[in-house]
Amino acid sequence: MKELIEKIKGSINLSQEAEEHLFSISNKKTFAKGAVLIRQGQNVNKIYFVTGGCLRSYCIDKNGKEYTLQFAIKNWWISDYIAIHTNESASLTVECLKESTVIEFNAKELDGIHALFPEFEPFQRKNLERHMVSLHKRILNQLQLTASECYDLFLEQYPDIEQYTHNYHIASYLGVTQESLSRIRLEKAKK
Amino acid sequence: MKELIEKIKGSINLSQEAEEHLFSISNKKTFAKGAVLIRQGQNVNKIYFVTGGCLRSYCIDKNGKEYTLQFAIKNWWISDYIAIHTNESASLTVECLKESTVIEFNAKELDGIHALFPEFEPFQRKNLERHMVSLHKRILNQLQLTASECYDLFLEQYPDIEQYTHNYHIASYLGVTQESLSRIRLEKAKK
DNA sequence: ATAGTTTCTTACCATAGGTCAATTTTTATT
DNA sequence: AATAAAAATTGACCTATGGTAAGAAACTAT
Repeated sequence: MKELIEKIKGSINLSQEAEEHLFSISNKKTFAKGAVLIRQGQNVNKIYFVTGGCLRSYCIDKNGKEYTLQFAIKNWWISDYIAIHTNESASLTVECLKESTVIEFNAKELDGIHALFPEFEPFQRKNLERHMVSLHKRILNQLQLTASECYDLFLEQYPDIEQYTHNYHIASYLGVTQESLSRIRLEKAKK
Repeated sequence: MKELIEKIKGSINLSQEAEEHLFSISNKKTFAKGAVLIRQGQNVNKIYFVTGGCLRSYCIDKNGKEYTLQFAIKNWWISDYIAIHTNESASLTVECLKESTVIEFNAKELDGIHALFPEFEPFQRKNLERHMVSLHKRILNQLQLTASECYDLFLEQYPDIEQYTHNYHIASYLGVTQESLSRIRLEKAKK
C-alpha cells in the first residue's frame, strides 16, 4: 500500500483522513501466475493497482484469437475500463503473467473518493491525461509504423517486460501474429 | 459559448463566478475551410471546443503521408494533447474540414480553472474517462477488425461526417490507403 | 461555361503479413 | 533425468493491402 501512497504524494498533498479512507477501501492481494482477475463476459467492479509482478488485459474474438490491450507492471493501474464506464459485462480478461501483488479497489468506492476527498481529483486527472497521451501515441504509431518499428518501440517502452511475457502476448499487443513477430526477431538477430 | 456552458451544466453545478471566469478566458472564433489552427512543428498552447463545423487532427511523416488521429464535430474538444502534456512542439496539425466555429482556450488557463474552481474537476474527469474508453475501443477494433469492418464502425460512429471529409481523410484514420478504401467502398456497393 | 485543380477510381504488380503444418526449443511435471 | 506440455521457429503458400500510374469525376475559380 505504501507504493500507492508514495505515488499519490508525489502528485498531491494527502491528509491523514484521506489516506485512512483510501486504506479502508483497499484490499491487498497476491495472485499466482495464470490467475484471472477479470474474465471476459462476467461482471466487473474491481480496479487494480499493481505493486509487483506483471499482468495484461486482452480480449478474445469468436475464433479464439487474443488481442492485448495493455500490460501492467509495478505502479500501473489495470482493469476493464470499457466495462466499468459503460456498465456492461467485461469485454476484457485480466490475467497475471507471473505471480503478482495488487491493491484491489471496488470501482464505485474508488470513484466515490473524489466526492469525499476532492484533493484526489488533480491526481486522478493527471493520471488520465498521461494515459490519454500514451494512447494517442500508440494509435499514431500503429497507423504509421511497420510491425518491426512498433516492436522496437515496444522494447523501448517496456524494457524489462520480455522476461514475463510470451512472444504471442507481445504479438497480440502489436497487432501481428506470433509467426510474424518470430520472423521480425529473426531479421533483427541477423543485423 | 452557451453550448459549452450547457454541456458543463449537464454534468455539474456551475456557480455564477465559475461561469464568468470560464467566459473570461474563452475566445470565440470562426475559421474558414482549410484553416490550420495548430501546425505540426510549431508551439501549441491552445485547446478548442467545437461549436460548429468539423476539424481533424493528423500527423505527417517524412514521406508526406498523413495519419488522422481524430475528427471533431460540435461539442467535441480538439488540440494536440501530446504536445501540451509533454511540453514539446506540435506533433499534430489541426485543420478545419469546413468553416467552423470554436471556443479557444489557452491550455494553461484552462488547466488552471481546476485550482480556482474545483467544481470543474468531476466534469473534466468524466470527459477524460469517456475519451479513454473510446480510445481503448479504437485500439481493440484496429487490432481485431479488417479494414472493411473498421470502415463500417466508422460510419456508425460518425454517421454525418462523410459530407465534410474526403475519402483520404477517412482512409488515414482507418490506417489504410485511399485506394484501399476505394476498393472497400466498391465491394460494399456491389452488395 | 471553361479551364484548372483536386479527389476518386481502376488496373496492374509488389510485398508485408497471415495461415497452416511440421519441427525444434523451452518449460513444467513427475 | 524422463516425459509431457507449451511455446517458438521455420517453410510453403496465400491473401489483403500497398505502390504506382493513368484516367475519370468532382469540385473551384475565373
